[in-house]
Amino acid sequence: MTRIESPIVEVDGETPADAIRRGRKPAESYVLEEQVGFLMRRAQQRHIAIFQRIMGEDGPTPTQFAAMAKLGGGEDISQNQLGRMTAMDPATIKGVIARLAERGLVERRPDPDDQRRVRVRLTPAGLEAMPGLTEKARAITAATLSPLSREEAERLLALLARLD
Amino acid sequence: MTRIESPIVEVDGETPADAIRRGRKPAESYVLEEQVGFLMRRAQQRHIAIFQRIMGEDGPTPTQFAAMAKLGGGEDISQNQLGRMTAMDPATIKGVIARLAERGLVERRPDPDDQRRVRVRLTPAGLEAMPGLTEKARAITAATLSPLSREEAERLLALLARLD
DNA sequence: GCCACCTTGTTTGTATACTAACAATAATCG
DNA sequence: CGATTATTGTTAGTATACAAACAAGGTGGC
Repeated sequence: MTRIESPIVEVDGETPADAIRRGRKPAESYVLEEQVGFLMRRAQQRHIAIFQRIMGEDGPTPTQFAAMAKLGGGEDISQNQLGRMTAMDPATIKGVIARLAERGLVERRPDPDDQRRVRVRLTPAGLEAMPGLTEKARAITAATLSPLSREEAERLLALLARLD
Repeated sequence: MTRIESPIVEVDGETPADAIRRGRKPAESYVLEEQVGFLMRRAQQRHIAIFQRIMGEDGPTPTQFAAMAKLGGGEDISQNQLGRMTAMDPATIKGVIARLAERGLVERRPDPDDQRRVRVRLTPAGLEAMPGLTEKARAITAATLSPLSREEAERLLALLARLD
C-alpha cells in the first residue's frame, strides 16, 4: 500500500477545463472530478490509506476499530445494536465481529434474557489494546485533516454531519 | 433498501454528550461520531443509497458510471489509464469493466500499438445510454447536496477537494 | 392465550477496494 | 544491442457494504 500523498486519478487525459474550452457547453458538461460522490470517494481512499499506515499491518480496520470504540467501556452490547451504533447493517457487523473474535479482541455469548441476541464485548486483550489504539485513532484523524486549518476542519465536519 | 432519510447509527446507547457529562475528560474521550472517517463513511452510505434509488434497479453503480463518464466522448482508453482517471486501482477497474462489458455497455479490444494494453470504449448501446444517465447523475449530485445551501455545498466540495 | 407483527441474527449473492505476486511487453540507458 | 527497469494487465486473498430471503425468539392486541 501507501500512496498516501496523492492517489491515483487524473493524468494523461484532458482536464475538465480543457473540455469546456474545447467547446462543450457547461450546461451539457459533466465533470466527474467536481461531483460530491467522486470527491468523497477519493477523500475516503486517502483516509483509509492513512488509517492502515498508522494502525499498522495487523491493526484493526476502520470498521473494526469503530466497533471496538463502542465497546470501549467494557459493556456488552447486542450485535445488531452495535451495528446500528457504528452504521453497519446486520450482515456487515456480523463479519466485522467474527473477524475481531478470530483475533481474540472480542467475545460473543448468548444473552440470558433474550435468546435471539448475541452479546458482544471486548476480551481482556481487547480492553488492554484500547488506549494505544485510541491514541493512534486520534493521530489518524489529525493526519487526515492535516491539509486543513482548524477552522476549515471544523467547517468540514459540520457540513459532513449535515449530510446524514 | 431505502432508508435514505437517516441511516442507521446511534440509538439506544448513551450519546457522546452523555459520556462527557458522565465524567470522562474530553482529553481522554474519543467520540466516534465526531471523527472524519466516520462522518465520511456515513455521508458516502447515504450518497450511494441515493445513487441506487435514482439510477434504478439495473442502472450502473457509482464506479461503473464514473468509468462510463470518462468514456463518454466515444474515445477508447486503456484499461489502466481509465482506472487512474477514475481513481480505481488496476484490480478494481478490471472488475468494473468486466461487469460493464457483460451488460453490453462497453467493449474491449487489444491495442494495435502496444500489446500489453486493452483499449476500452463504449458500445453504441453504452453511448446511447449516456445522456439519460448523465441527467440522472446530475439529479443524484443535487439530491446528495440538498441538505445544504448552494454556498455550503460549494464550501464542502472545496474542502473535500483539498483532502487529496 | 393466540396470532400478527417486529426484532434479531444468518446466509447467499453482488460489487467495491486494495495488497501482493506474477507474466508479458515496452522503454531506457549504458 | 542487451540488461535493467517500468508499465500493463491478471489472479488470489481479505474486508467492507448492502439486498433479499429466511428462521426463530419476543410483544402487543384482542
